[in-house]
Amino acid sequence: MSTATLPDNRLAARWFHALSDETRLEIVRLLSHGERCVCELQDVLGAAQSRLSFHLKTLKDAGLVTDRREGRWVYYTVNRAALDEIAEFASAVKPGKHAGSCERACCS
Amino acid sequence: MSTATLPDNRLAARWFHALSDETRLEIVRLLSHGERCVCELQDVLGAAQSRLSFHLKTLKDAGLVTDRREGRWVYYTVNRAALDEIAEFASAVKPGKHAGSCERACCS
DNA sequence: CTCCCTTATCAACGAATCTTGATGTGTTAG
DNA sequence: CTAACACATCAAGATTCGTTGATAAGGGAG
Repeated sequence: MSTATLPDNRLAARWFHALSDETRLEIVRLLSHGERCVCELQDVLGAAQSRLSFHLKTLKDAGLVTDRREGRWVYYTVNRAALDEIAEFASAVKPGKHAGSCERACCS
Repeated sequence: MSTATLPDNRLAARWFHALSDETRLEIVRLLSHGERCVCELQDVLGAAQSRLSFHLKTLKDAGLVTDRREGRWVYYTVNRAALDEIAEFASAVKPGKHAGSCERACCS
């Protein structure tokens, strides 16, 4: 019974919003290879620095990535636990799974 | 090797955008119990009819739900395949999974 | 046909989002 | 210290999004 550990809609909406942008999806895919600093992402994506910083902040605020400072570089990493929860959420919401929040007019 | 079946970022972004709204998450959760017509959702969510119609269209355009007309009612259903792909995407993008789109500057 | 019910669409408005360029902050090199 | 580098933040503008109220479209009941 995974219902008890499912996130509320507010948190889930933040996760999905963070993943709703193509640039951020590119970032996440690149980070799936391991830690990257902003300048590396900048080179690969060909995106302006402030644009990248904006998207990284969005991902970080949503809890999908974490950052780590080393000298003048900041390295970003995907948060494996968050992606696990997202995958679990998507699975839990499939037909017949009854993913909580069933107050009334359900299963009639 | 599930890399070949991963969606491109444009499609994935549409999925995640459709799930980035709390009202739409509520809808999906309700639909996870089975087919519902708009008026049922309207009762449960206490949302205006045009608002609900807007969100259902968003979900439908993203391919997350399908609709079926029966008389004057329209019944909506979650698209299980899409949620499967979303869960797979989230899993594939975790560290060490190397989820495609790795042209350069990767794994150095 | 006429009325009513269910749902979709439209127009308008405010709010949130994304991009760009400039400026600020922190760190290392010399 | 000063200069250069890596990154964050800010302000302004354009675009997209979500809500609301009104209207349209489609179908069933009588």
